[in-house]
Amino acid sequence: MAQPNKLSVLTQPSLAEAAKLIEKAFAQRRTLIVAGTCHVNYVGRASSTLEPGERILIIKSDGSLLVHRPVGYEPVNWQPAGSVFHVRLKDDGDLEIHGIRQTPRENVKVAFKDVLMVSALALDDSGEFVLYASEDDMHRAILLKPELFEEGFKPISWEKKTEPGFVDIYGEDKNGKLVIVEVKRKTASKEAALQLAKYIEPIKAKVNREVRAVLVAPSLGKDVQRLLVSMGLEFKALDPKQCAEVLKKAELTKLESFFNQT
Amino acid sequence: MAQPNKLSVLTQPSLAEAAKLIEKAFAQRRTLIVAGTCHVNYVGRASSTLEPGERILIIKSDGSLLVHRPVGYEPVNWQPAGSVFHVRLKDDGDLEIHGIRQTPRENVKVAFKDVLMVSALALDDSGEFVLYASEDDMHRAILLKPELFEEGFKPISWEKKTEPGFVDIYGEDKNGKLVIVEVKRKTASKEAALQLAKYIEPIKAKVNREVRAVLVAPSLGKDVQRLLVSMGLEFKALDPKQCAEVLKKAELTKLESFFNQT
DNA sequence: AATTAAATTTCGCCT
DNA sequence: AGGCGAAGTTTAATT
Repeated sequence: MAQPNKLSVLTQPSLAEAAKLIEKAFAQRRTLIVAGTCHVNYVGRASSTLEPGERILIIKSDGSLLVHRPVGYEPVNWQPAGSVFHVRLKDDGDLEIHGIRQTPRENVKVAFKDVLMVSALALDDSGEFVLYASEDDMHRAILLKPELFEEGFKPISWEKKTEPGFVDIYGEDKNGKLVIVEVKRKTASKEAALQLAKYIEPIKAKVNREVRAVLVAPSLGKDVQRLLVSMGLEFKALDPKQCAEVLKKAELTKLESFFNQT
Repeated sequence: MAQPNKLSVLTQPSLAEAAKLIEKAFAQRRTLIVAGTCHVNYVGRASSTLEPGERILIIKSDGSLLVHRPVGYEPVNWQPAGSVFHVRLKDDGDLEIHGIRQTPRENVKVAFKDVLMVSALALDDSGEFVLYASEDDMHRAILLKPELFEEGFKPISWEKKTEPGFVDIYGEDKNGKLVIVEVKRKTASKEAALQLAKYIEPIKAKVNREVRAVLVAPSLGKDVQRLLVSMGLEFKALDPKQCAEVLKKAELTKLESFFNQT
């Protein structure tokens, strides 16, 4: 069970009580949650005002701030990590939290005229976060197991970063034709197809041999198939999850060989 | 003061007690905050796992979900509005909250093995949010008060949406020259300059008269000035805040004339 | 420090 | 519903 001093909660405190706990939370570098009626003023890259209403304010020990309205995934106001905060009781009675951030210079003021709840938490979190099946994962999966792309495909070279003029992967197919592969993690748009068409132009001109250009993606956007055909390009469907599984299996195999080896 | 039933808070509850309040919060469409030790599993557009640690979970009545670690401005896991949630006590004792979202199909599972605090809040927020000095604001400010851009400038036409081949604003200067204006709300990049150069090409070819192309932005990125000069383009500095003030003043004037009129 | 591209981008607007 | 562009985008990687 958690230690009692990991957690301080006040419900419907006076603003003075709330300010005291908030001050303490800043000093002790705790995660702060404040719920109540507030208005917000932001000046920085842009300017914004938020008229009074009930919201949730979160300030983390790294100096990030979030103001959440009761609807919406995104915060209405925020500060990235690195801001410095001060709390005070204003002359008009409001409890004001002032956050200042440098580079870019910006500041946000959250003024509470009523606090429903304040909570100061000492959170301990070292759990690893893993996100799989990104675009890069798809590249690696194809290089690891080329038959994901096509039976008999042999990758020759690849670029980590796709810049204009470079393709994701190129290789040879089972008939010895040069194959240019562009990978998209999401439904491929017309632009992806046009981009690929642009990429292959100078290559076609240079190599003086038959070139296949293939767009690899989980799916195609509207009318992209037609566009590809009209430009003499191909499409190969590839599921990011399949790539994730291949990579996972490869990791397992690697582990096994490691244990067999030792 | 707030009514007592706007707020339910449990500190260090049993998982069964916590589940009961969470269930109630869903039923009553309240904003839910849970702090505790959890692990998270996400499968959808990508897949992710988050190993156990202490975090803050927020679920809003619109069906949005946020999992916040003790550091960082961004949530580690989330669901946009529209998800549906269920809570249950698993066989292994964990308290699991399961969120499902359609289009795109994805689901997230947050399993708590310990709850520090649960809070269910009935938040009432109708306060208006205003963000000023966006790119669009800058367009409107120039159209409203063309001398912001240049003395004697007369806007002829403008595009709400800047598409390739269209410019933000075009007009005539005091000497009758055609002026093409591209507005950027932020420091203008090389790309903005190149984009503008691309835009003016077909226009120059068509109109057969002298054309000025001007990039309007608060400032220029590195080496952009040189690039502009080399392409025969111009730069005009314009502060978004100044635009915001102009619009504000215009609103006031409009109000005054409305009252004078009635 | 500046630039570039990706993001589970989201969000709004338009077709 | 899909596509396009902007965002106080953020973030990470690369120059």
